[in-house]
Amino acid sequence: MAGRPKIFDEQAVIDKATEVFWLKGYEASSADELLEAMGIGKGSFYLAFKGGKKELYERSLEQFSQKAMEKLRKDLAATGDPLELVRDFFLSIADSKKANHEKGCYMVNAINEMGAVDSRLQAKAIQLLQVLEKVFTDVIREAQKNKQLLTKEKPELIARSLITLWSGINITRRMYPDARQLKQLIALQLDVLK
Amino acid sequence: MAGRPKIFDEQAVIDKATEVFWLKGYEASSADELLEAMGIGKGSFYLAFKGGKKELYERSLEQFSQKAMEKLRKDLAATGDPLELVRDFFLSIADSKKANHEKGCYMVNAINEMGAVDSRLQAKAIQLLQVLEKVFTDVIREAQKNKQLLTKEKPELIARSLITLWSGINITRRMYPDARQLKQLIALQLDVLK
DNA sequence: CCAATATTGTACTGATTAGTACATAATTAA
DNA sequence: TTAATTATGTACTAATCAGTACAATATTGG
Repeated sequence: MAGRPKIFDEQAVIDKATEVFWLKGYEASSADELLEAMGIGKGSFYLAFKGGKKELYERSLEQFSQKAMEKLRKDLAATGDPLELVRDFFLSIADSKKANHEKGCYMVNAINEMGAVDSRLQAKAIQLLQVLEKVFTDVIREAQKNKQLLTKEKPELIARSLITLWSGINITRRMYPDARQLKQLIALQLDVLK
Repeated sequence: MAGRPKIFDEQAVIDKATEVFWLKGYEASSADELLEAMGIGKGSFYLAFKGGKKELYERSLEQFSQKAMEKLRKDLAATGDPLELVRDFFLSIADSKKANHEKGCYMVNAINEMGAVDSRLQAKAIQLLQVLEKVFTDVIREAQKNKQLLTKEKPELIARSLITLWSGINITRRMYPDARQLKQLIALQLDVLK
């Protein structure tokens, strides 16, 4: 293993790029701005990310999803009431800072923007959001077995409606960033978990 | 009234531009591409739209909303069962062509993209989507008076949850463009109208 | 028919875009 | 100590961006 040492950690600079992409979207994030945030020059960047901006965005989506799902699975493993944790997962959005309401969900934003820009990347973002959906499905199925959930709807359908709620809140939280109103709204829609 | 006559109708070219914006989003729609679709040259364009691309987009959002709301209000005035019409309004999304699933809702897309690009335009898009929300509120309030709706929730809150559903479906319809699955999903979530 | 006026098409601008080429620098294995 | 290797920073390119300048054109009122 010879050669000049890298001055940066790939995972760390992808996190930095994610901040920019999340705030401005894919198209509106210029390469210069991304490099500035990542703290590396063009030489290093195009050596590490041969696919340029697209590869960076794709790896950003993957890393973001992976981290988020890892945390969620850990939290689920630690709690005694996974269903309640899912409820809180939604209700706690209401308490986000205004800047975070404005940013919305990174994956949902990607699905929205990529439809027009790059369908392969959209498919990737969809697939990553389906990982979350799958986690919901498992929690719901288990809760039905425990008789904790009385609804007879299929867990897959309920989970899908939670993803719809998640995506919808992503917009309404920008329209009504007030925590109280938002919590009411989410609580009403969590009625599918009964 | 002297001078060389205009070769285009402003409303018509805005409709043409709307098609492009809807398909590709704001940032990804280049001025050249828009002019090509509108069928006019730069001279004409920058004379009629002094604010350039931004003014065009803003007027596009306004015209789109105005037309859509006009049609909806007309339909509501014509039917004997406005509540059922609202239900159908949602359920009929499921039967859209795949290309329309992919495009999503013009106004929701705008709220999503403009947050990162131009907050004034985002505020405009929010305000326009609130027009739809207001229409829902009125229908729901009326239906509660008629005892057609039994829920005791405030009409404002129910309408807001319909907007959340609308926005959410805007994403899930891209994930699952299958009409049957989508209809099931929407039907389940329309449970707030009970 | 001509002056005033409004619209058009084209050529141009300067800024910004993503990405490349390449000489220089820093490391390791031999 | 040197050759091989890998990474870095900078200067450059070619394309595209939104927007402007302006001469040519088509109309109407007088």
